[in-house]
Amino acid sequence: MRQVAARAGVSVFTVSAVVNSSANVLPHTRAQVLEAMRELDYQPNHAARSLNHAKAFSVAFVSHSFGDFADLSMGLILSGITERLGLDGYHLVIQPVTPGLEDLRRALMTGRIDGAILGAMPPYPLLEQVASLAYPLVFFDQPDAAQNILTVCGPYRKGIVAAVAHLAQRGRKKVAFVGGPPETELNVWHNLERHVGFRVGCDEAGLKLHSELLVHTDYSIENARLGMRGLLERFEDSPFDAVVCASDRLAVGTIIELQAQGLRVPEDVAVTGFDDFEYAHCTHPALTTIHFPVRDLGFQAADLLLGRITGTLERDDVRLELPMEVVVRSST
Amino acid sequence: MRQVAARAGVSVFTVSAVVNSSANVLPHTRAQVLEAMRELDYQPNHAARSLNHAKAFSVAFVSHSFGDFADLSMGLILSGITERLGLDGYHLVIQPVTPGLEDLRRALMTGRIDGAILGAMPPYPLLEQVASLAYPLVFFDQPDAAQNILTVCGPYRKGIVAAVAHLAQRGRKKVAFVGGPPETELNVWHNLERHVGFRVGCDEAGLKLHSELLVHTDYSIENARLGMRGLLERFEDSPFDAVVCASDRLAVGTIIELQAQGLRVPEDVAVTGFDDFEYAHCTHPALTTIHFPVRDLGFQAADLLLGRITGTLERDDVRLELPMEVVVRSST
DNA sequence: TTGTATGCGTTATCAA
DNA sequence: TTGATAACGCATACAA
Repeated sequence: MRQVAARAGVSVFTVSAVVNSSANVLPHTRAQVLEAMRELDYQPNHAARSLNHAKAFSVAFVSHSFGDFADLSMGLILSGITERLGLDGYHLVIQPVTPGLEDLRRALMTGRIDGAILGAMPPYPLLEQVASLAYPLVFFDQPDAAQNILTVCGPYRKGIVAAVAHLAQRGRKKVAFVGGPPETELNVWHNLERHVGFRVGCDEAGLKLHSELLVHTDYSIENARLGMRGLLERFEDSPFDAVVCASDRLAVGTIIELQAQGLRVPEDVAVTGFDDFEYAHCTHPALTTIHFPVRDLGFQAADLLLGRITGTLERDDVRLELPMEVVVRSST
Repeated sequence: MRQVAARAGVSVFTVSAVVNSSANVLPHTRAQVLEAMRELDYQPNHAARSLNHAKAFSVAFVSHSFGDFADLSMGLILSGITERLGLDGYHLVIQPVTPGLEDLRRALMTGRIDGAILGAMPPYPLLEQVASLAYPLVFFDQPDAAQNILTVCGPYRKGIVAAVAHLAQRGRKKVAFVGGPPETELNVWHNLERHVGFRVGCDEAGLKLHSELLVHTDYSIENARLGMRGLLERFEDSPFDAVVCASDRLAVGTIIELQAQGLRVPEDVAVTGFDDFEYAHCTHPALTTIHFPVRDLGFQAADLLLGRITGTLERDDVRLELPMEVVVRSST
């Protein structure tokens, strides 16, 4: 900066003013400075800027297992986040979950990041602990993590409800549900919502809920298949004519097993998924599923976070739920 | 830091020495300082540190399309990178590709990052331009991007060769290849290597190479399916007894179409994939494919980069190729 | 409108 | 072994 100042025949102050496009600089001087900057290929030092502003201009994305997250189109989420952050010159740093979230804590306290977006996480009491740090935070799918929280949620309940409604509309009468683990095992919001969604959906559609038609899995394809196999064994004459799955992967496992047992999809049994993942139109039959704008999930989360960081956002308890739509393909 | 110094009754220098665990501090003084640090919950400021060292202690991961990259288990790669970086206290920042790589350039020049790992990229002349910046860089799968380069490569050629060998060993005689676009369309190293791998593989296995059995796709499931359909139409009596696919996704499309046309896998036609992606054991039949340690890809890349940044690494032209193995399942 | 001087929180140099 | 002090590069209050 000094070099630029010298070359342009001005003081460092003027250079700083130009860099920050401050108003009160004569066009002539500004031009000179810009010229000098170009000649020297000058770029302001970030650390110094950061030190002065007491801000890092970057935020973290924290996720427990990136492997797991890949399902939810992690690429899209990151893409959405970075797009929004880029608008304000912020960077995104990837923060793995460490025991006690120590790394996140330190990054926050050393001023290395200004805030964080928390993805798939081990729930309590970690979250409360972090939330109590009173740093700008945005959560994914965890509206109940703490008080006064910013959170961006997927439309899990609505989506499952819509799936059931869709099946009812097509004349299906007995609908099974292949969902995640029971809430005692996986007490996370999105899992609960999916289960509730099925109950509410049946209720609203005037369908009777058969508790013996509920299958619990660990969200893996293999266990969906196994679960469906068990269900078919228990009811050899296939007492259900439709299956709502809590995710596309579960739907894949379900369809595979149904077909392996000689049942036709959708003629004998209709199947719906959830997520609209990449392979949804490559299954056979192509999967009817619930779509929602995953990229937006990231974008909105980043938007909220920046709002908190810059103070633009007044409220401190925003809960954003994404819209969804039923994508009808051939499995229903 | 001043507060800590005051509280411990020492100077800031001493505090700094303790923080950096410098040797020459009396155990007694050190204890006092540590005590004060704990009491005040002190964490050294990163920006100041950074400013002084003229280092950011973070590196970027640049990828053209995170959507695409998700295929290669981007989660695993990021996980591998962050694990290695964490060992040295470095952070990973996500850098999207902007026109001319301006953002990366700026991040580097402002000292916001110390180096970068470049993933799926638009090739030339961008890469040369960036490489000419003479910043610490590591490339994925681009050993020819520039001179004196650090690069971590997947075992594409070896893997395809091994797939062909495996098929030959099982007695298959006429092998088709479902690969990526012709090199005129997608002139990137990994694509070329896969094609070369097939040629070399046939050669080494003593198999005759039928150029009319080469299918070009865009690596999408749908086009693999279409390509296979075209192939089957041209040769109705199915003159081939095996198909080597350049990726698992291509294998999925291939299998779907083969089965749709009434052919049995592997009885009539054996199929191999490449990547060993998550769904590989969920296809039916389960996919025989090429596995390689994706997480390592990230870890090694980060390791090389840190070597360059810290000066530990003497050589400046390392090319690391990952090992691979054939995972035999039911499709061959 | 522009220049001067000081501070941001650390580390490094030199004395003590 | 420790302390005082000057950088690091930028931004701002104040003076000119």
